[in-house]
Amino acid sequence: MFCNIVFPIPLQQKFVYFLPEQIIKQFSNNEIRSLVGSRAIVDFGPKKDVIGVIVDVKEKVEFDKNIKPVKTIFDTKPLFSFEQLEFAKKIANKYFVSLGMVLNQFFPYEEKVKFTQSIIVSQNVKRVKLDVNVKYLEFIKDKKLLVFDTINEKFLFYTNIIFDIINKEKQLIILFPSNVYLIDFWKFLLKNINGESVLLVKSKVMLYTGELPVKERFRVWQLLRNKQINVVLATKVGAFLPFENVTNVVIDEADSLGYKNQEVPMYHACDIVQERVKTYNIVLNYSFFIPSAEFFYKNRKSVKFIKSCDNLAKIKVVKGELKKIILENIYKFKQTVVIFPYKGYARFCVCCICKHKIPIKKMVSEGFLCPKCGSKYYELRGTGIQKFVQKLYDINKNLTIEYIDSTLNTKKIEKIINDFNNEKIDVLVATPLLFNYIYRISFANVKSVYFVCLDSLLYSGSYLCYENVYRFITLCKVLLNSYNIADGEICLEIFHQKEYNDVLLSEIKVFFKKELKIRKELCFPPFCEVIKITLVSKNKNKLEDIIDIAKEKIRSVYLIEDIISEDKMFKVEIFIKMDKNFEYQMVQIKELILSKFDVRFDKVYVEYNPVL
DNA sequence: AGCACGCCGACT
DNA sequence: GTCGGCGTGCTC
Repeated sequence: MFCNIVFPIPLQQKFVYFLPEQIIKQFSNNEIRSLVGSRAIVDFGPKKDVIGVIVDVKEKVEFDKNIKPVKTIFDTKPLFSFEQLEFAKKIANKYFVSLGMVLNQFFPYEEKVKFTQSIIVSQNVKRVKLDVNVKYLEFIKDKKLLVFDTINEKFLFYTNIIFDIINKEKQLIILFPSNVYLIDFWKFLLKNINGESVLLVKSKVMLYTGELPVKERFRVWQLLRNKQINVVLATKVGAFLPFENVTNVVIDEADSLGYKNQEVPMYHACDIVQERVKTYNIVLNYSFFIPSAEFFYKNRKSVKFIKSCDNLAKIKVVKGELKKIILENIYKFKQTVVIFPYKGYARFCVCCICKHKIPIKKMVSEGFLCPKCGSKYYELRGTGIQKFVQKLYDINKNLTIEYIDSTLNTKKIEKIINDFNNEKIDVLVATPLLFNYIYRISFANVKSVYFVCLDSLLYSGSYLCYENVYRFITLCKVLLNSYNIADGEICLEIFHQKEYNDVLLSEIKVFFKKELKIRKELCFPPFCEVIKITLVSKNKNKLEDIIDIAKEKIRSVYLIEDIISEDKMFKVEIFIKMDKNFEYQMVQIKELILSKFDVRFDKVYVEYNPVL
């Protein structure tokens, strides 16, 4: 008997090994096919004792060189199910990556941690019935996409669903876009249960993130598959968990970038779940404060708006009223939140010799040299958040002002938020990064949220600019609603008012209707799909060859960025707008690229619906 | 990728 | 003389 094995390396090949008598005997009670999906230890090339995954078993093979034996089977029961294996193959094909690498994303099997399959200790936890408010169970009955208007309501929804699942011995996975959100909810959950239930909930609900030690991840993986736990709270890696007993999946803020893998393969966890769920009978729900227009459109027939708070916050368009508002709030001992679009101190640097202007973000960290004239002298121009805060002190020297942007480390940001929550800060100035901490900020004493110079966000040229601004506004509403601020106000500072800007003040449904109409006319997502292929190579000619062939042969290619060089490497980006022959075209492109590419020097990144 | 082998230049 | 750079080939 022989088997094919894949390894967590970029080689897109299977390797044949033979199964010695001893191993066949060991597994003969079961069917020998049950080895598929198990890990095996083999010698591979010059390396000894490498872990790979068995992907198929067969009687005969055509291979004329010496075939090495499988040394040990690492698992008593396959780590990967048939469905997981088949799905991994699809992903490997879609993202031009090796199957072994994809499986390693499913579960980091290559780490030489000795897993024992029988570590499960049956906990003797007293079963108690958890109280469930049926109102929350109604939400998922017929609707798929849920939109909440307060933080509390969303968390209560999760809590009640979890309790119901535990009571009924079903299985649920909730995905969160970041570790931080997951922990925030976990704390909320533990705070809202009493004595007896705590033990039960702690034994039936587990966390699963990429940051956990592999041993702990394996434990959760096993417990879920063996039906010993009911709920897993996970980040994007949760999309690969064993789904065979799962009955429900809920994805929190599904269009968040937190679900996108930054490494190869650049999968989006929601796409993975959406596809895998089809194999089983799993109810999938999305929960949002504000979905993207794209997500809303794709689920438009099944949306439920959950109104738990009368919308009391006023929204108005203003021009240069920040000083006045801050002063008014100070006299009332109220706090002000200011959203400012630019991070850092300045926005550009200008060359002193030739006056060439370069955005700060494009500057190389040390040793500035003007790309036009080579001068090393420059001045800073434009107002970043730091400079803006300095100017705010002109209003009143005794104000306590702090700012938050991505130049600060997380510890500092946490401290500022803490001080703000304890009302030690009068004015909090922040870039939209602030919304990453949405569950941590207390708006209990906030009167106004002021968006400075929205023009810069509204007229930036991206097709998403109105949507982004609208979403920020809605998140502010959620925060004000969550702390029940009756007289809260949201101020939008717009200097060049355009007629279309009225959409920002409209209801969610109206906003989506108007936005989608424009998207359809101009053919932007969700009315088309964009694929970005990034090629990196040491050899510029190779890239030029591929571009020439791609331009000539592949119809759907609509944009090829110029070749740029970075650190002796050359990079080119190819954009494809998806059409009906999508699959066929991708096969064509894959063959073209992989036939010319060498895994040692060249890299391919395939991204679906990239952030433009 | 990760490793071995092999071919050249710069060194005690 | 040899130590070590990296270009090339291979992995069942």
